[in-house]
Amino acid sequence: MRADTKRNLDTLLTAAKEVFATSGVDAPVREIAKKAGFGVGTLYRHFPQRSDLIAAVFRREVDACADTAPVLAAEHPPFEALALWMQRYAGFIAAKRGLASALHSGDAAYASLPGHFDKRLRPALQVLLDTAIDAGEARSDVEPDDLLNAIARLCMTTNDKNPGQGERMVALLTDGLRYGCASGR
Amino acid sequence: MRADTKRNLDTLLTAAKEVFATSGVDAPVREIAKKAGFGVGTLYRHFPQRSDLIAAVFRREVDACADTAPVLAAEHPPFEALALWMQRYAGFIAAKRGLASALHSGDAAYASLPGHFDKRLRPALQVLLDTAIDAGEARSDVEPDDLLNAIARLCMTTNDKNPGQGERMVALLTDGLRYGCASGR
DNA sequence: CTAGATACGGAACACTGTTCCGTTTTGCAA
DNA sequence: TTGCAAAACGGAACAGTGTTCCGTATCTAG
Repeated sequence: MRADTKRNLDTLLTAAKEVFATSGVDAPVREIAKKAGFGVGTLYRHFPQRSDLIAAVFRREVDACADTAPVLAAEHPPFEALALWMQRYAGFIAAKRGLASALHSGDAAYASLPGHFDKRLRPALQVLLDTAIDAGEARSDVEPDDLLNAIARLCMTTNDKNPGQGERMVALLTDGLRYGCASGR
Repeated sequence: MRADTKRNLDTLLTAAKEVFATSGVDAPVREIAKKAGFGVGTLYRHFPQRSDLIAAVFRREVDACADTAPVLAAEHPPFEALALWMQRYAGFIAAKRGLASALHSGDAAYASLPGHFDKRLRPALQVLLDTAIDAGEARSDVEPDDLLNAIARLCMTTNDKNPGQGERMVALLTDGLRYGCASGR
């Protein structure tokens, strides 16, 4: 791979990340290309579809989120670590306005993302969940995948009128998680 | 209002409902106009914005859903009626692929829909919820608005790979609703 | 330094939502 | 019944998307 290619690709990803944060994932391709200082042709050379660019930006962020799980697990009791990570994940989704929405849009280009979720986020949550279950602090009939999807959907829109609604609903979901378990209430 | 106007408006709404059910709310305006047998100009005469048409179709369905609440309340115990209606509402949202997603998109044209929700769905849920709370079967610190939004978000995408996920997550939310209440476990 | 492969730019294309206005239809009044 | 404004219709035209294409510019191996 040519040296300038890698550099330009990185420039594109950084610009895209900023534009997505500012204008949401629906921002025009031309705006991203302009921000990066390239023509749209260059952008499409690296990312054949607009959604490929979105997916690439998303991947980076996913890794960062997954990496916080072991940290939380080391510093908190089982259920608390689980609850904290769920809120951390919720915040991550909420910050990327529209990214989760795009992910669940059914667009074929996002087909590889669930795989990345499986690879990074699901194991991260799985450990926290299993630990809490073993400690008798969480019920055992809930799948990590379901939880990840549920949280993403609860937080994928912003709803400025109801600040904190996402957090409240995730907290409610969390309480459902310990309903009827050994040490639950 | 001219006789043909009302008739044509009804034709448009019916066609739109069918197209939305078939192709989702992202279906091109031209497709809807064609299905109804009109030009796009006619469609835009009745609905200045594409989103106005979506909103109009949505309204009809909302009313039907709200009307089931009293029926359920009459035929079931408090918490069961509440849980059943939540699933009924979840099914309604899931059936209208993309409608809820559009609703939460922040588009200014949907500004009136929350009002209609307040007017029809929130009171419907409020009664069921209050009845369950009075019976000591549900906690009292949850707002109907939050619940409606949460359920909509949990069910607004289809996710064919995980059938029944929406129902499971709504059920989990429902369990959270009775966590820590008087008669709750 | 040069040649050939690689990457870039941006005009052009296809397909959106939306606007506009000449033409057609309707309902009321004479 | 007939005339005629007012209202509604059709669809071409406009603006803004994502995407493609290819002539030009750049890089790097030898």
